[in-house]
Amino acid sequence: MPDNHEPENHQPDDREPENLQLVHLLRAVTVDFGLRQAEFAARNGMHPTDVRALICLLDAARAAEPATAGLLGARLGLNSAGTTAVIDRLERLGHVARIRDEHDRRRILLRVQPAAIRLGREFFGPLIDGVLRVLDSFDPAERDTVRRFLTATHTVFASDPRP
Amino acid sequence: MPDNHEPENHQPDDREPENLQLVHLLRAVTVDFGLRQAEFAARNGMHPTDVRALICLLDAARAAEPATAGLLGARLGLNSAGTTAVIDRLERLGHVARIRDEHDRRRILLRVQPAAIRLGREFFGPLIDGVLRVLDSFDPAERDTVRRFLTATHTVFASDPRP
DNA sequence: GGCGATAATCTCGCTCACCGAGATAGTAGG
DNA sequence: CCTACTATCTCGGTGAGCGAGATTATCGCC
Repeated sequence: MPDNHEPENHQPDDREPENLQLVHLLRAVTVDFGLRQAEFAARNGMHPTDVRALICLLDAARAAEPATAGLLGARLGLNSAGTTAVIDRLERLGHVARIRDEHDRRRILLRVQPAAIRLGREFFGPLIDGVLRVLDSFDPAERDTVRRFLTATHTVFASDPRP
Repeated sequence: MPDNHEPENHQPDDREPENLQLVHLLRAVTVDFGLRQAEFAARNGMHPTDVRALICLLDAARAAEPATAGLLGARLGLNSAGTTAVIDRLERLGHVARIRDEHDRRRILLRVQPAAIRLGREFFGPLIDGVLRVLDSFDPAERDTVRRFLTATHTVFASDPRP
């Protein structure tokens, strides 16, 4: 991200501002996250998009949302053809099942198979546990600080997908 | 990320552990980051890979590293053919320049053009400023907490890209 | 100082993810 | 039922990225 704020010439403050370092750190973490995702994908014969799709479906399941093909495509920013292709791949690998919605038989509901969940847990479990261990070493006030930071950042990044 | 730790049946603790919520929050932030990157790419006629390449080049510049085509390819996980293609695209758009290294004339050094930096700053500047504002509202101890959290998380995610 | 080994980048041909457009099947309203 | 609408799939095409190998430059060695 071209976030070269340092040589901004309105502040003759030569050293890189400390807070900006934190922004770089945050970005580094997001990059790591992406790399792990790609690694998981490659290791299981999938594409990054497929992994994102699984994540999306699990999120939907957790939120008790329908998890239709259309929703998935919208979340991934794919058109209908691409969405069908993603689902085809995941189905071929046995990671999701297509289920006709009995109430609206035009719709396809997607269910993530237990094997896929197990696969994901095997890979990401240790990483998540690592973060949880970090959090365990923090006291409640510190955890609250982290929560406020992440929430506020999330708000900043999620706001106004402009014109 | 299939991080369904909730229905783990060794703890009849029904509500989702609070710390796990923080992990989800962190992941949400990384997803936002990725979406913004994709948005920036689409808005400027580039692909996500191209944006990652630019980021990588700017990072190298900041770290005073050489920024050769080879390094770029390695960082992006592309082979030489793909790397050439990325550079071709960026060069065609006028975002980077190819410069023969005078000391080792096999090498190509890549320089990000000012226009590209300006473009990036226009787009990401407000977002970065938003995060900086959040950090400004924190006191030094809280900022340190955030730093420790991000650093530790980075360590967890960056460690052992296993066999 | 020329010569094979090595390194950095580029070229060629291919595969496959994703797109646009349009087909198909199901639903809802008059 | 006939039309408008919605959800998903099919088809053909574009282009990113891969593997293999060509090309150009550097270096160590005798």
